[in-house]
Amino acid sequence: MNTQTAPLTIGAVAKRAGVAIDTIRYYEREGLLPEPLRRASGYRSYGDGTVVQLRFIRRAKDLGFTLEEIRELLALSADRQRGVKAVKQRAQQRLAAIEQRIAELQRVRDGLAQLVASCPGHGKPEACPILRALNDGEKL
Amino acid sequence: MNTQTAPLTIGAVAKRAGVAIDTIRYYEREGLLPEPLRRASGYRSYGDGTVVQLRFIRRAKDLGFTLEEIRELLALSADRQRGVKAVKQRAQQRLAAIEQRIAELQRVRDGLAQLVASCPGHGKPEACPILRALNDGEKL
DNA sequence: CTTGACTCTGGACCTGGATCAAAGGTCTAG
DNA sequence: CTAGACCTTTGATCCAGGTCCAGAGTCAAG
Repeated sequence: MNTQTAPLTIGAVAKRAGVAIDTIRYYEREGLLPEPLRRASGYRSYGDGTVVQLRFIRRAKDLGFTLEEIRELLALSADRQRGVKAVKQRAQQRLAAIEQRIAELQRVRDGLAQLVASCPGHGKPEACPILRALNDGEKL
Repeated sequence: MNTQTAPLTIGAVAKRAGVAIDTIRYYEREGLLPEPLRRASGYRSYGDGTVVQLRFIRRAKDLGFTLEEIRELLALSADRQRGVKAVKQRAQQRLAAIEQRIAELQRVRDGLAQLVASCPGHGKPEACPILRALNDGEKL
């Protein structure tokens, strides 16, 4: 196998993972990334597993997990048996939260769409249903 | 008409509008509420129009407008002719943004739902599609 | 060797929308 | 008159998730 890779500097990792250098150091501080090896000079030295880890984090973030939750996912995924169950649970919770958020936004959308549809787009503010709805019948 | 109302203290306004006192002062600083009259003692003195204004703000916030956008809506609604058109436009923009956000969340939801459905909930982390998807084929 | 790009640390700063604290002044019921 | 509730100001703090900076050290190419 040629899984062997040259060590990467933080900048190289950042470029490969598509994140900022500062973000990597921030994740390290926050415990989302383990402390890397250091060169004699103090430079951080990464393998490309770190790039994968960062992509993991980015995907989880895209799925709406907070960094806190991601930290937990990372910890869970290290637990070889019980981890999977807990990970699935977290994913289900996330899913439920997303569905709730969608429903909420749909309510808002429907309300707003109705207002927009009923507004002539001209005339007196008093006659504008958007302003009326916001304002509930009071001059501004 | 009995539109005549006794002046209100900030606390009374807060209670009626269902917001915190600090929030009212914050909105005043941010230009969402005009500077109120003052009593001799320096106490802010409000009419109940302010309560209505605060409800306006709350409704607009519920519709997903930022305070910045609300400040703009308030300014627009004062413009007796051109305001209505602009208000409708803003509402349409908001609506479009909400629809986009919903679509985004639906994509996320679908992806997550698929992962959850395909995860057995036990076994090795390597076999968990959630972790695999996040991690894209690398041990943690 | 020099130059320019890179990295190090520690800490300050940012956005949005508030929320709280401290130290003091005011108002009102009893 | 006094206690206690209410109000004033300025300025700090909070949350997440970073971003930026200064000043110093390091690395690789020419």
